[in-house]
Amino acid sequence: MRAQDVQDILERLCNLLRMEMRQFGLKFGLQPVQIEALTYLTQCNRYSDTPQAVTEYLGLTKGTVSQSLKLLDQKGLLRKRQDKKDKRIVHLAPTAKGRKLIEQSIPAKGLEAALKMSHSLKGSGLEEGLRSTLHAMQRHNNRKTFAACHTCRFNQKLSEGFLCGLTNEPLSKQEIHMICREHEYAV
Amino acid sequence: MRAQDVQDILERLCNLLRMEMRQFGLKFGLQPVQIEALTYLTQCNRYSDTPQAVTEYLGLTKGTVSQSLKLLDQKGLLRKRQDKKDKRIVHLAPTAKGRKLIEQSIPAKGLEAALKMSHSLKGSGLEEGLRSTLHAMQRHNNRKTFAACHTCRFNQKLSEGFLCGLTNEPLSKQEIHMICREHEYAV
DNA sequence: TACTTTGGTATCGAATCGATACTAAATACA
DNA sequence: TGTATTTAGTATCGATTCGATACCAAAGTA
Repeated sequence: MRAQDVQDILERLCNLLRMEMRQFGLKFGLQPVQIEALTYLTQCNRYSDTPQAVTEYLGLTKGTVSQSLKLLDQKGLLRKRQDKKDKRIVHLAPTAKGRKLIEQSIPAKGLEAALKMSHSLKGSGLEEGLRSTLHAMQRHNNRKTFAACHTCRFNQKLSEGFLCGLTNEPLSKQEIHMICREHEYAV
Repeated sequence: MRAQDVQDILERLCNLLRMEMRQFGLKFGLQPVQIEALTYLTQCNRYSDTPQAVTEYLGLTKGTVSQSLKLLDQKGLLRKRQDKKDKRIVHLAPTAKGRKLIEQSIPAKGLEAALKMSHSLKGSGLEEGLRSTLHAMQRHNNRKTFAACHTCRFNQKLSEGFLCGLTNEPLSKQEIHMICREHEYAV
């Protein structure tokens, strides 16, 4: 297998996803980056719902992201809430309207249909191959992993529920499937 | 395999590729979209090196693309040439400087390294899985395929070289590996 | 108490991008 | 043949993205 071939397909697929996202966003007056931010906010846990986390996730500067979030706020797609303990921190939560919009997102539907149409998927190793590629690229570029707690080295199984070894806080069964900005794979 | 999982990984991978591309482009004062256009122009065949083709490839509007191409021209990364027969058409060719820049592109290097680090790649079906996913998505969204002639239903093997059944023109061994805007898979 | 760090916002200039209007060449058609 | 339509591309405008910089407030540190 030539790396170049995989790369070409991957880049084409990324372009296609972005096209669909752009087309979908147009109907609501949203830019691709705004949809990405809102999508992230529907998937992240309570440690990771801040402007700073979105900034790291998107790989942009905080000023840029601040602007986009302001727009999403003005459109009533998310609401801001100050942190109780640290008053510098802002928590972002998608509104019902925001969640509904992301659920309808066409890229999701398009890809889902595409995956269903591919016959040879079960046991094809596509998911595993993609995952290890992503993992390797994140290591290679020293990027945060932004994955769910259930694959994190800090996550501990308790008799009742789970515990994050970093924050020493209990995690529910739902929470361990959400994206965390502090996520680290085991070495 | 859940489609949602694959989608999340794919979107994360796309974000990562875009981040690296942005970071790389910054050093040369280039935007991600400009790098993508220039990359395409190093890979496409002689039917597909026009502003219109780039527009279709990127999924943007022709006005937008026209601007970006103008900038790449001003930076000396490509040159424009009027078509001999149809005087409306402009052909775009990357300059030596443009080609060199794309060869250095970090996304490529980063991904290549990532793929090499993944051990379980040979026979993992990653490439095949990605290809069928891309193919299915293109069909689902009625997008052009933008693939190389050697996988095209119009391409015919001759005793000496190849023939494009659409244009009825001969194709060289090199040409059938370049991206064509008229490409169609067999039904 | 002063200094530094951190999280976030505001503002500016360059660029993207869609929409629209426009030119020029090729094509259709009557 | 002559007029209308289509096609390829450019130009311009306004909204938005984005990086850079400056700034503010809260938290941490010495």
